[in-house]
Amino acid sequence: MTVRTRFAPSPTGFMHIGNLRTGLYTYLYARKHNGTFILRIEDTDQERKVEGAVEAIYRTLKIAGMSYDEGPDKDGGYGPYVQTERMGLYKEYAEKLVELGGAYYCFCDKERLQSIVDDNGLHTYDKHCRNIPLEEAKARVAAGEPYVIRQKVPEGVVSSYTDLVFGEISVASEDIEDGVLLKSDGLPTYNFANVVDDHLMGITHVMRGIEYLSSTPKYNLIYDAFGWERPTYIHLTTIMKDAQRKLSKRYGDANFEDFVAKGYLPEAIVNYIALLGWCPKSNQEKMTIDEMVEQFDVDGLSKSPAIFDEAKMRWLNGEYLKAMTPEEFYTVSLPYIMKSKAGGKFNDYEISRLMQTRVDVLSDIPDKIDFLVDFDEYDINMYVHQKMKVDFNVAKQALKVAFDAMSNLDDWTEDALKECMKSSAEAGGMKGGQVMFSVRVALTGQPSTPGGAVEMAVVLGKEESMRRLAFSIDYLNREAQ
RNA sequence: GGCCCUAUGGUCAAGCGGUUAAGACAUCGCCCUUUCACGGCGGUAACCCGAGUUCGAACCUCGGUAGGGUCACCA
Repeated sequence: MTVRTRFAPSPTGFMHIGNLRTGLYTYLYARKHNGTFILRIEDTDQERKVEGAVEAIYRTLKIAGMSYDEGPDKDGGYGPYVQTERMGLYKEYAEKLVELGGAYYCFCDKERLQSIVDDNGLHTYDKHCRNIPLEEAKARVAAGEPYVIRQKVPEGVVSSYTDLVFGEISVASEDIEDGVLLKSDGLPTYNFANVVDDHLMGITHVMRGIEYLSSTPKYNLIYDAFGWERPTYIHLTTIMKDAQRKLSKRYGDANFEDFVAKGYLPEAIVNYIALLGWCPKSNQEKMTIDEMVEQFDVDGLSKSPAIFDEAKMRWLNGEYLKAMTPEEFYTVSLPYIMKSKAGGKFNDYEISRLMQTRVDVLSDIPDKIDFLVDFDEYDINMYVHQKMKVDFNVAKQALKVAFDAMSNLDDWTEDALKECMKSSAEAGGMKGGQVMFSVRVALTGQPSTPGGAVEMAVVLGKEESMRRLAFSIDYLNREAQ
């Protein structure tokens, strides 16, 4: 049997991380089993529909690297793949289910429904219309009386199924309500549409959020009543913001594109969320989506919810950044360098090189390099450094010899600068570190910088470096008598 | 409240009746080093509680506790 899975997001906004992870696992499962991965848009809720959300789904799947075999724009013979385009189907199937004895017409109005209160104070339907003879019901329908079609849940049975991650789940039929399948407006409820669509599209494995775990027996009863084969279920845990709260739009930014905008690489985000709730046998953490396909196994899916830890995602993103070639990193980092005050003023490529091992997320870049343009009077105590064996006098001497040597240096490269500073130190009877430490402070006026004297000099260029050196020599002589 | 599910360090997690209870992030320390990073090495830190089954329980059973889910003419 060929595996067919489906990802069925609702276009109600941007792609949420939890949703994307469900889609990812669905994708991985299909690919792992050489199956078919289908995209279905569940847009029956016109009220919550958000402009541009469908485009966001396409865009997200694309940059996340999840290609689908069938979908709205890729017909595989099981379409349409947009639920609103399938609306005609459901009424027909609901009526068929009535004929099969798995559903019945219900004429109860809102007020009556509200008046029913069960032991728990809830408005659970009392099956009032369940025993109306079919002929009578049909006559009332024909006469134009408003109605809904409800599921006729068999009595006195226990509906069970085996979930691939949670094992056997059983629910007694007395705990299952005769729910509405077809609404009074003739449109299906979400769950009914879901069952019909999954069957019609030949879905073999249903992967979805754990919120459906305990209601699945109810849907299985519909499959049974139709005489349809039940799919295999794989329920997925929730991604949490903390121990109590779900990670959701309501609690802040948790959508894929926001993270991309923040400077996370799509592949790092996908990699991280894959690990939230799934552990490969190999225990490998950094992996491509193709490696995930290879290693994906339902066995490694977790049964308990996972808390989203941005610190770990930052780390993983940093690993991806460090694995890039300097050129690749330059390409992705340049937009962020340009966002800084320092962007375009110095050697951007050198800045990029310095940033590669120093940021986990690209949006960290501007803050790390803004200081380059803010060169003015600074705290001269920075020159006093015990470990470096530098004090005011050493600094003065170091800057002097470095200035003389550097002003005569034409080959303004790392190697040459390093050699230049080292030899000038030697000539002045100092250690290389003493000179380089002093020069670094003199060039930047910062207690710490991303890169040392040599790197800073390269980034600033000779002209600016010499100007700052001259300024610092003068400043130090003035301030530290 | 009924029903369903879950429970290993701060976080993600391995574990499938016998382990010194992995690994990763975070954290702390050391080394490397021209500051900061990177890299390397090391440390702190966990089986929710209580009964049972068993020679032996993080793993099996029951109860408790805590947390999550679900009980719509929403999806």
